Amino acid sequence: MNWRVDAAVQTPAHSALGDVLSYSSTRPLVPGTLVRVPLGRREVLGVAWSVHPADPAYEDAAGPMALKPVAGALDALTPLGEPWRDLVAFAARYYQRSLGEIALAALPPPLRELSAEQLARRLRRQAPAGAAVQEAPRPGPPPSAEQAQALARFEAEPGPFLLFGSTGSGKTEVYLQAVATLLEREPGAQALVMVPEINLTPQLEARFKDRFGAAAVVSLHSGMTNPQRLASWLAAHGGAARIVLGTRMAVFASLPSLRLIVVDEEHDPSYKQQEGARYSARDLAVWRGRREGAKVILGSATPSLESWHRSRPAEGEDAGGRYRRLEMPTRIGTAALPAVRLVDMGRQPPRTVLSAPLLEAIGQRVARGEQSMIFLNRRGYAPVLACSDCGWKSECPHCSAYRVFHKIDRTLRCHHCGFTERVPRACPACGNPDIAPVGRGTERLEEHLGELFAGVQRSDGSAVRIARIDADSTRRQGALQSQLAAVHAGDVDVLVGTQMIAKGHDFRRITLVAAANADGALFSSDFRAPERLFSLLMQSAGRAGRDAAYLSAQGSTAEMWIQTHHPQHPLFDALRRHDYPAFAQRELQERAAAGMPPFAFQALLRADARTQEAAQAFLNAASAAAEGLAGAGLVTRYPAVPHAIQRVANVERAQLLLESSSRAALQRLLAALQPILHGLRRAPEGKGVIRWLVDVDPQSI
DNA sequence: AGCACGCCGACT
DNA sequence: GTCGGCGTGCTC
Repeated sequence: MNWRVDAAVQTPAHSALGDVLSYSSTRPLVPGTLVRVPLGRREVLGVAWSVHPADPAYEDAAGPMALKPVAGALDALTPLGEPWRDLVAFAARYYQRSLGEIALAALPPPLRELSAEQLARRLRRQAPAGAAVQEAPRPGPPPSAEQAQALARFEAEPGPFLLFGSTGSGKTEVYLQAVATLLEREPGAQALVMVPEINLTPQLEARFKDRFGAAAVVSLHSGMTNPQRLASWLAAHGGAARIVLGTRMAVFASLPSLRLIVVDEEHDPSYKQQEGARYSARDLAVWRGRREGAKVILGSATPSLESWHRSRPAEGEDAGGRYRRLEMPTRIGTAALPAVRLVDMGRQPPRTVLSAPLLEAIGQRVARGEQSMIFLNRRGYAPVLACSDCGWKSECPHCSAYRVFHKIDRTLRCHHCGFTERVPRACPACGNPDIAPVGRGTERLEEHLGELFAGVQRSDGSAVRIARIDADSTRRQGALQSQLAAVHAGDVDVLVGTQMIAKGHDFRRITLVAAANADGALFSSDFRAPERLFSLLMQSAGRAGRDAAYLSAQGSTAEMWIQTHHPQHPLFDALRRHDYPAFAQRELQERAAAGMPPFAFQALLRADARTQEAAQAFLNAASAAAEGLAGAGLVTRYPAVPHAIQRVANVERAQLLLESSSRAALQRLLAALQPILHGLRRAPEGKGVIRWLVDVDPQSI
């Protein structure tokens, strides 16, 4: 008897190939088995998705109708379970990608090359599940009243939960104890803990390993080497790893006994993948939790407005949200959150970079041996170089953006396409030698601070030490770790950096945090900009004064300084009171009035083409063709517009927004649109179109 | 996406 | 005469 194996392989997103390709097999493979199959002239890894008795009509068929046989099965590995396949299938459907693309991206890369024999050998070396001696978790500190209450509700209710806890309220301890309770109660149960960025995994990993033992914990993120990823993945899939820590990719880890998912800093935009399959790991975590009967905790001090809205308590007619809100408002071991000080830059002398009162406050801290931190979300020396005579500006020849001046190596660099040139000596347009930087980035701020503090001495008579941490200063492997260590060791008095330093790092001696220019996001065309600004500022404020004992010993107070031209803006008013609920309520009212998420669902259709006209024509043709399709009546289709950065690397980009109050209708329309987009590609409207893509629940538009 | 085939320009 | 440019097309 012969069998037909329908396998998911990494079919390209734009090929019109079906989700699965059919192969023949002489034995009935179990769905979820990894297989090697011929594809064109190559042999690729696939996942057996479904297996059927072969159609007798084709059983002996030779020639073009004959299916190619499966080249081999990686039998040594337990087949991927149905819950995992359901997750992959859901993600593929929801985010409009092929099954194989999601499935293969979720597997560790080395699996693609390993033969059945190599894998079998590999697995024999790997410790089988339960072989490692199960260490009892070390007891944690006694929970605070708030933590105890959150944990009690977590145990008693089904979730999903939104753990709304201010910075320093001990959210991580809640995760640790929830995991501890689970592992003790259910032998073999597994927990998945996600963080937004690779930078944050080492600290968390240390805490979990300290509590649960090194053997129980594995990490999964893109910073790992391929062999490491394979080892972690196998440990998770085999059940030897009780706890998997990772970034967004970890949401697809194979965890046969998954019972708990934690999404820390759930509001963080990094949970949304920005290329390839544009999935939200946070949203998939919630879906996966429901599918697999695992409890889900989303944690944040400044939740996404989506999660905040979904966790609203019942009120009057409104039955409330589906999520349960657990609140932990108190910062542990600290008298108060940092005092927020707003500096009205309109009242400062023109062209002031750092206002006098802020400098004064930093100076005082330097004198006391405390540390300060200044944020500026712009790396490089200056965002633009300009000629005062003819108006020339350092535009990128390939993109609709300015090239940034990097003084350190005297280059003009495009942050979008990477195009780099040495800084010209004179204006390339008119020859005027007087070309000057406009605006400032972290490099220039660092230099400026150096000048301002040149005459100032620390209490021991030495010079003030200023350091900068951003993507440029940390390019080298391990550079970030060593720079952070220098801050921890007290070798830095004033730290300048981008938002890279706002997240997670627990600096004991920082008592002042400042945002040099907070205004950019206040009047942005992106409706999510205020939300991101608020969370960034709250998170930054959380860096100051995390050690109450240190503060009181110093006789100091923690402060967050914000320089703005709009001190009256309600966002700052809420920030000053550390009042996220007030901020969220106001934002949600605006979103509701404007019919924006979370009160509507969105998808972007994007096209890249040789010309802007071609990109827009393609999108508008697709939109016109959508008329009358399933779901179209409930979906608003906006006209195609240029992308915020219209041209990158000589490719013109356009996008078209689809919006609906019905997620189902939007999904139906997107599904129906798929074949139309494939067809249009070949039609005259598709001429000049390089690629197109669908972004469901886009994070910025 | 790979990886072919295919039809035109400057090299051993 | 061929090595190779990347345009077009196919993969169960």
